[in-house]
Amino acid sequence: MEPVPRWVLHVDLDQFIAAVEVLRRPDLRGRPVVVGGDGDPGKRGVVSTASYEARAFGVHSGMPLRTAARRCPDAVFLPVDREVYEAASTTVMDTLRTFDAVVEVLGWDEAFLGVRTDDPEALAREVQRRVREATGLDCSVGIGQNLLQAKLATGFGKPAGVFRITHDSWFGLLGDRPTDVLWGIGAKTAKRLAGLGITTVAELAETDPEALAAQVGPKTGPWLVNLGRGLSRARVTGTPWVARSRSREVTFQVNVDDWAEVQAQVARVARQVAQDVAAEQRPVDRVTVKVRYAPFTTHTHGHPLPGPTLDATVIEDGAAAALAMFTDHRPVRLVGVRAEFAGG
DNA sequence: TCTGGGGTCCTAGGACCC
DNA sequence: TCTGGGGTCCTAGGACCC
Repeated sequence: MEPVPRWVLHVDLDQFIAAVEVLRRPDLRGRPVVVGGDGDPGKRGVVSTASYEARAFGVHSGMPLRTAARRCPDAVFLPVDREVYEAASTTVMDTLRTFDAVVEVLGWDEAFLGVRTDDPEALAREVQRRVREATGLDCSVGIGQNLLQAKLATGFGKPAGVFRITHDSWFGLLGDRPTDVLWGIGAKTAKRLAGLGITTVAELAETDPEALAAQVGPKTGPWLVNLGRGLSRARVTGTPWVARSRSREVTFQVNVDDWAEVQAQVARVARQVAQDVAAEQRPVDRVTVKVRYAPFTTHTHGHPLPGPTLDATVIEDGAAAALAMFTDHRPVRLVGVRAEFAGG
């Protein structure tokens, strides 16, 4: 008897954050909605999610709020409300776990499902139905023979659709597209590849992995070529994610040029991180401080702790020691503190 | 486009050791 | 004085993702 085929489904909520806001404020349905920062488009901050109506004005996630306000002055600007999104996300993920599938969560609004079925489209439709029933939210579902294919398929299915990509259809769908459509290739890598004469997915696929390794590193080279070929991990893993580090950072509304104030802010952020770490009861053994100078150059310095600890004073002192390695006391735009869990 | 916040992984270079 | 060849660890930076 033929075994039932294995498929990867990629479930991606449509305009997740904006959709959650519309759920609790139905009067916003059909209007341009922009969620980001503290909801004040005059302040420093970026767009977390824009509704499709706002996207029609050229607003997209990652864009500065001020720019979004210029492009779409009539948009409704809302502050980020993490707890509400986390609760909605939990309901979605719990719904996905009602299926006979391995579920791998990827952030608030995405998950992979590893399934065995003869009809993945029917299963995808059932996923959409149950998610909508449980939450009122729409999702798109990509189907593939591995995680990469499924992830890229979702883009073809949006909004609220289902799409399948396989080894057989990969090049027909994506061969002529620029390399940065691939999951893991951004603007910088695309430009670097273009400098090597590689501009399309098909060209990347035809590149010799060893030759590319010599250019971009021993792991990255072969990995990039595999991306071009539509190859990636095919098994979804249900093993819960274990974080390697915990961090907090803050961008000042006005640059800080008084270094005593910078020290005070780093101490404050370090205490927040210490609180987070204490809540998890996982000791840390290294602290790294990030400083972003005006206008935007960023540097980090790390400091090993004497031993694994949960002690807020030790973490705060470690952050102070790391900050002391910054000898350039120019005006500061952002400070951040990261603690690395021991045994990572 | 005046560029958040929370993460991960990879690379290169220097230190250090035999 | 004109200086090898690894291996491993640590650190900072870069790139990417949601």
